[in-house]
Amino acid sequence: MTTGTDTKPRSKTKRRTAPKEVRRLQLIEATVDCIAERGISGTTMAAVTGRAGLSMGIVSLHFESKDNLLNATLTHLSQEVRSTWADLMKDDTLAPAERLWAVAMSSFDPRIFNPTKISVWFAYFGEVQYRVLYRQIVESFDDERTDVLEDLCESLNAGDPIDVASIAGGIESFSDGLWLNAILYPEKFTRDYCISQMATFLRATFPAHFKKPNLEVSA
Amino acid sequence: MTTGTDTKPRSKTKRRTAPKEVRRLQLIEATVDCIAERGISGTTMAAVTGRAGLSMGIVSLHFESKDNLLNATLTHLSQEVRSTWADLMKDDTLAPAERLWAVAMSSFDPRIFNPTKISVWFAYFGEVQYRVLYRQIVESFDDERTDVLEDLCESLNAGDPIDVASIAGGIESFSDGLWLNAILYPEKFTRDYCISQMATFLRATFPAHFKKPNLEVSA
DNA sequence: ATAACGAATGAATAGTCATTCATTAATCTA
DNA sequence: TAGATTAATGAATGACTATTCATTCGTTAT
Repeated sequence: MTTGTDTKPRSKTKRRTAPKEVRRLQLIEATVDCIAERGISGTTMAAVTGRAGLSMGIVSLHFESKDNLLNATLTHLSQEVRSTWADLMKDDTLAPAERLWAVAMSSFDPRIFNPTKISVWFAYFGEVQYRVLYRQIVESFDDERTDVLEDLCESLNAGDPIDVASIAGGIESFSDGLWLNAILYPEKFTRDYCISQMATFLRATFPAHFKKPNLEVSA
Repeated sequence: MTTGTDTKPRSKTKRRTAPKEVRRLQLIEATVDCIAERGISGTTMAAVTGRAGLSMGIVSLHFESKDNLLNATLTHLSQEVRSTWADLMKDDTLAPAERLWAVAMSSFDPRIFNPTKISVWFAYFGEVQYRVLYRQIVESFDDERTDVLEDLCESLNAGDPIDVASIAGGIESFSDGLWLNAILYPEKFTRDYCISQMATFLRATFPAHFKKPNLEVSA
């Protein structure tokens, strides 16, 4: 119940105070769990703070309001997805085809591809129509990934008149659709199944770069 | 403001009473508009009934509770999608390839592919994780479409060892992903763009049945 | 040890909302 | 037309929730 895993057990007794960033993260993580369990509207301040083992007033202390906490949570999720693919791009031993494959497949990394995280994403998507800020947050991170995908597609088809924007859009749409089906029909749309679907998609789109055999890459 | 389009103007003065089915549909349509505008949690009884031009108490009269109204609205949406593709299947002059094309493309029929309807769908998807009934309603209609798609894929590849279930799952996932992007990025993911994406997908999946030129079908 | 500071608490407040039901209005029947 | 029946109303009710802020308590500096 009480905070069992303390980062720095400096004093012998339980610390009631903690650095701002620790509390913020603690509340954001409680919010993620709460939204997955009860949805955004069911995520009351009492539910979040109770799950975090803190008192009600703490949210306004660290986030000012519930809306701010919700925005911060979406930003946190977006950064998590971003780092999942961006970390892969740091490896400069990879060829463009391998990079494209890796970025596309990063959508199914267990850190972000699990029922809790995906259902929170769709909780936000469900409000995107009338919450301008949600759309802006998602868009700013998506734009970055789209640019990377387009660049990679371009480098695979240098000279070809294909529409790289269209291919990148296809990869992203397919990812999103697999995510949705993963929470609607988790029995069928397992991680392996989704990876295999994306592999088929990439092979069909770039037959010259990805061979049939298996999940491996060919120059 | 008042009900302008009455089905049967039997009496000269405005009728305050109406058949059960008329009132039910009136409330369901108001609910759809309301959810698109304010989300499910913002869809209060006052908002729905106000938009329908009726009084608050009418929902419990026709649906018993808000939950029932929400369930009925999702069922209504599902039936609308179902009839969009099922009507196309009635045309028995179409070859299997043409049928597959038509069913896949029916996702982008303007009656169901518009910001209002799609955002309501995603409002429900956002709660599917913890609302068992929502998932069951969606699943029962999806199963039916999946069966049809699998049968059509099978008839195009008689004898081949391809996995028809996988192809059908791919078509449906891609549809869903395009829907999501249509509300996230309506400027880019227009109806025509989504149709072209799906066309590319179908041509890549069934190169023998769908030729490159344009949105047309070849036996 | 003690004072000063700021993190954390949680009861109280003010507001919102689904549901109820006594009342009113329209329609039907005889 | 009168009485009966059914549809619809909307104010009242009770439950729930975000936010506030006076108070408590841990930590640090002196």
